[in-house]
Amino acid sequence: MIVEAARAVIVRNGVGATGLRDIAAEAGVSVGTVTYHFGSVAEILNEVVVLETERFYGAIVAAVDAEPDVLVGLRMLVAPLFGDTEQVRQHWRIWSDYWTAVVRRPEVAAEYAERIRVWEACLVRVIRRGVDAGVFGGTRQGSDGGDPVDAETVALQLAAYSDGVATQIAQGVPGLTNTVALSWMWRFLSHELGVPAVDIAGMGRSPL
Amino acid sequence: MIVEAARAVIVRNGVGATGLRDIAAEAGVSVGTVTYHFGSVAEILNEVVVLETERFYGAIVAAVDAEPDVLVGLRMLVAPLFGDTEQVRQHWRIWSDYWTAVVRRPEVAAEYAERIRVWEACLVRVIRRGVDAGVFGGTRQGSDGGDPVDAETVALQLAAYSDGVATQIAQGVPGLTNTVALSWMWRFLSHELGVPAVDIAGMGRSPL
Amino acid sequence: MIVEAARAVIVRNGVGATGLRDIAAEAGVSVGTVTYHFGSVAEILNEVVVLETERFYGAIVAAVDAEPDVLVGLRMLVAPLFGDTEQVRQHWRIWSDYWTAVVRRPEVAAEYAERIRVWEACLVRVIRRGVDAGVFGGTRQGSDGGDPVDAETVALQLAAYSDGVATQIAQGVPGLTNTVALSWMWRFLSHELGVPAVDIAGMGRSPL
Amino acid sequence: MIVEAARAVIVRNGVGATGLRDIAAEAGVSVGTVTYHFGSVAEILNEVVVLETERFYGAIVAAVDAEPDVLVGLRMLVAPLFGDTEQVRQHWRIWSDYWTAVVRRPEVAAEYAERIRVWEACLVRVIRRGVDAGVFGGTRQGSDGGDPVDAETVALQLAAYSDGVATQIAQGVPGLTNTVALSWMWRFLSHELGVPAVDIAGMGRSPL
DNA sequence: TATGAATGAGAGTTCATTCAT
DNA sequence: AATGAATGAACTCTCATTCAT
Repeated sequence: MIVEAARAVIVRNGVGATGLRDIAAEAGVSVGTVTYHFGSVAEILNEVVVLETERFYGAIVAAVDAEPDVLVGLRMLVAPLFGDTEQVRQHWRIWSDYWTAVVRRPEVAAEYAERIRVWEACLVRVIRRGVDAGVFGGTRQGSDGGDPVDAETVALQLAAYSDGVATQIAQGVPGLTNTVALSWMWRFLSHELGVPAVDIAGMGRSPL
Repeated sequence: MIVEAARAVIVRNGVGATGLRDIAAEAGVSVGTVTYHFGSVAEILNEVVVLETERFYGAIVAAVDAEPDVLVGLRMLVAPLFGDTEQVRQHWRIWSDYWTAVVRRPEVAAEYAERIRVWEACLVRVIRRGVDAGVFGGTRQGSDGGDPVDAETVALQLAAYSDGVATQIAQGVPGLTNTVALSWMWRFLSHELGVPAVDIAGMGRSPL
Repeated sequence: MIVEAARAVIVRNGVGATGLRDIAAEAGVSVGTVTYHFGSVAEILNEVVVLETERFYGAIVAAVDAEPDVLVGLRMLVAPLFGDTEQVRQHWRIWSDYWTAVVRRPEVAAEYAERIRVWEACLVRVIRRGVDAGVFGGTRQGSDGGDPVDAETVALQLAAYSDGVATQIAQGVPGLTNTVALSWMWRFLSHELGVPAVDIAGMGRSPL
Repeated sequence: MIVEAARAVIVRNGVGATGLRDIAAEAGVSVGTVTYHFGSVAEILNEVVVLETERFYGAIVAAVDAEPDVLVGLRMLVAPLFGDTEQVRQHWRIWSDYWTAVVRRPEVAAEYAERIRVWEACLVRVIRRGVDAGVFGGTRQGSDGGDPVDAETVALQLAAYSDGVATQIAQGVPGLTNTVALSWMWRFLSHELGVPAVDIAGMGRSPL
């Protein structure tokens, strides 16, 4: 598939350095074939992002929505962001590159923002379920303790936080590993959702 | 100044779409003049980032280091990140663009990372001063409350968080204003530094 | 053919003044077409030299190697160097230009030296055959007469001599025609190979 | 002196790669100063060649013309061409580069040809003196032995031969040292002037 | 006399796109 | 459906030359 080839090139060289010829060479077809099927190089990049989003988040989101335990669901949703695999690294690479490339064209950005906010939407749902079930928000701390948990706000905050941390990791900040990053996420959520961090991270779960 | 012109073009079109001819046209000089003074387009972009860093953070950092009250200092350091001015918006635009453009070339990234981590270094200093003075960390909360405050960790976290939030703002997420973003920062810091958010934000300061 | 066009431009303007756009114009194609097929201007120049070498020396060398009479073979090999044709003049022009252009980059020079020493290698072979057959070296004259003929040395000497003479001709030295140059070559060889010049030049051959 | 600087740059980089800026930098002056004094880059190159010619051949020619012994004079004239010094290598470099650069513009070539044929003219004179004195031509050998020595012809031949051999040396032909080249020159002259090579080379001279 | 900033033409090269096959 | 040759505009960079200071 041409899109697969394009994804490989993007991961290797970055969006800015991905040309038609590289994609064609990677896919083992001619440049004419690529433009025949896609018409424009921007279109290919879009397809790559769509595919990447579906593949990276698709199964996760479905599983989380099917998971009755919101704590487990939360874990399933956040942990993959900082999994220590090549796939994760590639994902962040594509993502960050794509956004800076597309952010100047708001109409494109908006279109793909929706598709990509799948993860965030799922996070909203799982938090909301937790709040409704009384799991989240009960022991809420902080100076404004007692405020109700706003699922959308927390989701957006975590999206921003994880995005920023991933950027730092990509830059190779010393000592900042995926494991550390994940612990930061758990800590952040424990503050915002009023749940002990050990519970969220799953380390202090009951044998049940 | 050519660097000024380059900055304007970057803000308008993005780093990736900033060419020699655009800069020359913006500066009102010929293409040859630009290369006469800079020799390479990459060099200009670097100069822009250096200048931007100095201008945006220079005065702030000096003032913060001279401020005896760490809470005031913290406020002075964080608040400008989400000021509601065109200058702030431009700054984030340049910053995010530059990093994704340079992240593939680690040798360049490393060089400029240092210059740009000025803000973060200042944050480390002010937090450390607060910890030494017993202002930060005393009433530390959270599930692992009681842990000592690690200034470098908190600074890196806040840098990542603010970076991510700024990116979201730049994308025009509805309801996410600079004011909201700033309140998020105060909230984050209150959790990590064990200080009431109202104190940090300065709203509960003087009896007046 | 683009190489043909490049050859024409080189002959007209010299290697140093041969640009992509000149070649494209001469070939009647666009600039992009030229780089599409060759990727680099240096590559085209190399191709020109290779083609020129093959065309100029290819048939001659094959015929000489197939010629049983070494005197005839020698004649066939040397005479074309100073034929009174436009083709010969063009050949020397390309040759001398190319060498001064390439002599600063030894890695390129070495590669093409091999391809271009075809003529010299053939000369070595024909002299060696003549020595083995007792035709050359027998009546060797000169102050150190009696020394065995070293084919490689003589070939190199003649290559140098002919090269230098061709350069002089190209500069339009008065009275120095191709015919005169050729007689100089025969004279040189007669000294070095110990054969009467008239025999080598073929003037005294058949009783006819 | 600017011309000296230009000479150094030419020796280092070649005529084709010698620019105004390189010359200015080498001379330690500004580009404006260079063009102020010379007006054109071609003019500088010409000056370099003129200077080089005077310096390289000037003293030699004067000494040869003052030398009563034609054999000694001949030696003094030819030997420096293949002296094993950096100066000699630099000379050939400048010379060959310059000619290929200028050969397309006959009016320039002609002008400088005269200045540079100084050496050849001196060779003509010394040969003529030797012929008149009966030193050269007496034991003339070769198939056309007995022909009178034509000084101009022999001088032109030697100029061509030495030029070609120097080119080969510059290309780094294995085994072809300056010493070998010089022995070739002596051998060539011995054939053409009818003098034993050992006499010319000065190796078998009488204790006188 | 000396400077160096400014210029603009031209260099090689890259590239997405078009189109006849 | 697939190809790949052809295109021309765009890129960065080099450079000799001009000229006000």
